[in-house]
Order: sequence, then structure tokens, then C-alpha cells
Amino acid sequence: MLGKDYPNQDCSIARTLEVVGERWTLLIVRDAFYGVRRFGDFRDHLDIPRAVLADRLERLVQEDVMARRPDPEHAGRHLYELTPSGRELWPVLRAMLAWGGHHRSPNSRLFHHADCDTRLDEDGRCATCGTTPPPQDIVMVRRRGRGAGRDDPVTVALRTPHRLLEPLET
Amino acid sequence: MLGKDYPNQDCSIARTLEVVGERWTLLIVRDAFYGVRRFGDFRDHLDIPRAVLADRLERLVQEDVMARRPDPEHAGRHLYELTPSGRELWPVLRAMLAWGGHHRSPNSRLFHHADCDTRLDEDGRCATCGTTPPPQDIVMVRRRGRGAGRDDPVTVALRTPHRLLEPLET
DNA sequence: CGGTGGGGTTCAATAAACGAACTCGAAAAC
DNA sequence: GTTTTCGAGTTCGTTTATTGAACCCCACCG
Repeated sequence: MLGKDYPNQDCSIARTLEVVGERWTLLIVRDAFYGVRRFGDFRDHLDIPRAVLADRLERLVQEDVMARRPDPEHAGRHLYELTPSGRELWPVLRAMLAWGGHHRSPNSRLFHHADCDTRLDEDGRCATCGTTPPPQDIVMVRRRGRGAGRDDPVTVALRTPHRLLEPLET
Repeated sequence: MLGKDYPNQDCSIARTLEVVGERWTLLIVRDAFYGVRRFGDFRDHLDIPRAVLADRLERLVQEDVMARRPDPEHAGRHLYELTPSGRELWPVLRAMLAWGGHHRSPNSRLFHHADCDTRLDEDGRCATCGTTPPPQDIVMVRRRGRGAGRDDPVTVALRTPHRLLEPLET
């Protein structure tokens, strides 16, 4: 965008949008919640131009939403992971998930409370225990009969139930 | 953005971002919650180029987030108002408000439950009655000692407590 | 009936996104 | 030990979006 910020807006929403409001950014954060950590996995799953992905990851690291560290299994490569402040973006994604699910098309993935095996409602609450579990206690499962579409390694790996923030093996 | 959509993403978040993910769009929706309805008021409050504002409003109308109707007080002009589906974007804005308030800077406006006069927590819940009031039951007030910054008519009108979705008199 | 003012549209310039080609470094193959 | 391969970025020319200024149109005012 021409100027990524909103300098004259005295508003926390504007501050948030300055961090995650650019094209692709929230989908990168979403994938990070799904366990994606490698440059190439983001790229394969999002069909995003390399240069844009590199730019967005760098900015997310600058803004303390993600952290970059060396990949212990592959010298010279990196892993990108959500920081504590990045993990607090889950409510933003959950709200968008609910709106898009209501007003556009139902999501192809469902979210269950790991402890109770109960499907979470749209506010992220578990009807069984009454709590709103944090991402690491949420298991994502594929909705029956959905999710054929893509065949990149990330999409394939996400066909089996997967706990949020758990590193994805591709 | 180059291509406003994410055609290969089978995901409700991507669907939502296709509607409200472009630059300025969520700030326009925010202002609509604050009671802004006229082209010029959006313009004055956001410092947004006219052409972009016209484009965004048209798209929001197409997408059934806002509705455009003739302004009964001014022939030839229009009022832009949130539709029921647009009003359901409030949780998205509330989540961004909470994140930006925590991790960037506290918001200059606070939100109270009109019935209980209790400040809402960051999930939008009222500690007094335990409900999560809808936008039309929320009163926005200025945080003490904040909000000097701008002096456009909208900012001035919002200095006094104001119920969300209530048309703003400028 | 000429002026004013709000609400848009048009236009040229700038910036961002795109995708293909390129570079670099580490490991694997030979 | 040399070459090949591969993932991870960077560079670059092209396409598209954003910007701000200029312009147009309509309704009302004097």
C-alpha cells in the first residue's frame, strides 16, 4: 500500500491494521497458528510471491508478531514462529472466521476443545466446560466432505486433525 | 491491492479479507459504527483520497456490508449505513481494538454498556450484567485527558459520549 | 441566473504487488 | 573434491493500486 500506516488516526484499530492490515499478512499469521514455520511452506500454501512473503515476514518479525530463529535441522534456514503477542491475534482471526462462515461460506475446518472434544462455538467457547480455550488447546479437524481442493504439502498435512501452534510436519 | 481476492484459499478468513481486507476499508466500517454516514464526514475524519473512499463505499455496498440510500435532508446526496451483516463485523473491530490497545497504545475511547453504565472488558462483556451487549447498546466515551489531536467535525462530535450506530450530528 | 459547496469522477504520478529470473549457501550425489 | 540440487531469499521489468489535484455535476442560495 502507499503508506502502510494511518498516522492521523488516534485509534487502536488503526494501530493493529498498521501491523496486520496489509495484503497477505493475516493469512500468514493464520498459517502460523496452523503450525506452518518454513518459508517454503508458507509459499506453497498461500501462492504468494516470494518477495512479498519475505517482506511480510520481515515486518512481522520487526513488529514482534513473529520470531525468526535458525532451523536446527537445516543449517542456513530459518523457522518463523508466533511470539506471545502474535498468539494474541487469535481472537481477530476467530472473529473473521465467524463472519466469513456466516456471510460467505462455511469454513472447511472445524475447531474443537482438545480437553473436551467439543466443537467450539463462534466466540471460541466450549459448551462442555464453559471456557474459551487458548490456541494451543484447540484441535483443528477437517469438515466432512470438504478440503479436496489443493494438494500442496501443507494442505495435505492439515487433512489430519492438528493442534494449533503445533509444528506441522511436511 | 493487486487482486483483492485469495482465490485458492478454501477458508472463511480469506473470504472475510476479500470484503474488508483492503486499505481503509475497516476504518470506514469503524466510522460507520461510530455513526458517520455522509461521504464528506468519512473523508474529513479519515483523510482518505476521495477516489479511494468512493471505491470502498461502492464495494461495501456491493458486498452487503453497507447500504446507500438518499439523504432525506439533502436532495442528491446519500447516506451510507451498516447493514445487519455489516453490524456483525463488530467482533472483528473489538478484537483489533483489544490487540492494539494491549500491544501498541491504549485506545482513546472507552466502551460502556448503556444499560449498566459499566465499562466493557476486552471481550466486550459487561461485568455487571454478564452479557455481551450488541453495538446499539454500547456508549463510547472519551478517555480522560485524551482525544485533543484532530479538529474535524466528526472528531469534535465524538468528544461527547455517543451510542454506537446512532447517527452522528456534525 | 450566477455563485457556492458537497459529492463524486478523471487523470498523471508514485508506490506496491506480481512472477520470472537470478544469486547464494549448504548438503547430497557422483 | 567437484558438480548438482534445492531451499531461501533478492533483483528486476511489468501490472495494478493509491494518491492528490483538477475537474464536473447537481442542488440550493442570494
